[in-house]
Amino acid sequence: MDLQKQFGLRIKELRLKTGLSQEALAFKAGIDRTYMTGVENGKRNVSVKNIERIIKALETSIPDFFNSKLFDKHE
Amino acid sequence: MDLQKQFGLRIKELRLKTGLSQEALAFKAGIDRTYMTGVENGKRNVSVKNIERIIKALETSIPDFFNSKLFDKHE
DNA sequence: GTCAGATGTTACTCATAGTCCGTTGACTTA
DNA sequence: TAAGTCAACGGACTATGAGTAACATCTGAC
Repeated sequence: MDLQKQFGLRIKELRLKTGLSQEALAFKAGIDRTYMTGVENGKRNVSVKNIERIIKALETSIPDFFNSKLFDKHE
Repeated sequence: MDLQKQFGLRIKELRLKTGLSQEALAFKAGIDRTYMTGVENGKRNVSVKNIERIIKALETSIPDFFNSKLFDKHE
């Protein structure tokens, strides 16, 4: 699985943990709802600026966000 | 400092540790030489696909790459 | 059944990610 | 003297991400 998909899954995991809807998270991050759907499903090749916005909206740190088994090589 | 700049510094840090030149790392990652300069200097809004390529070229894992004080909030 | 909220998908424009050509300056070694 | 390597920069281009609208599809509640 590529990083793009792992990234989306990690967002979904943390979003569900907070009880936010995609729309609520998107609003908090200042991006479009349908764009967020694409990101979570690994269909968007997001850039660093939006990665930063999303992680901030999830109220976690960069190291913590990427410290997950989801980012292990063969998953 | 924003994520874009932190990201560039982290690349530079790991690249120098390996003794590679910017050009050698760019070639290994399959991206342009002049683009890599911009990335290291925090001037480029890199996308996940290229983030993945660069981190692979640095022969490290995603969690390890982002597990650095460079990514702490106020640095 | 229907309704509402949440999620997915397609398609589109426009801004920018990313490439390819070159140059320049700092530094090193001969 | 060069002659080499490396990092940074610029201009002109092409490929693609950002951002949105419209519509479809789920799901659970009632």
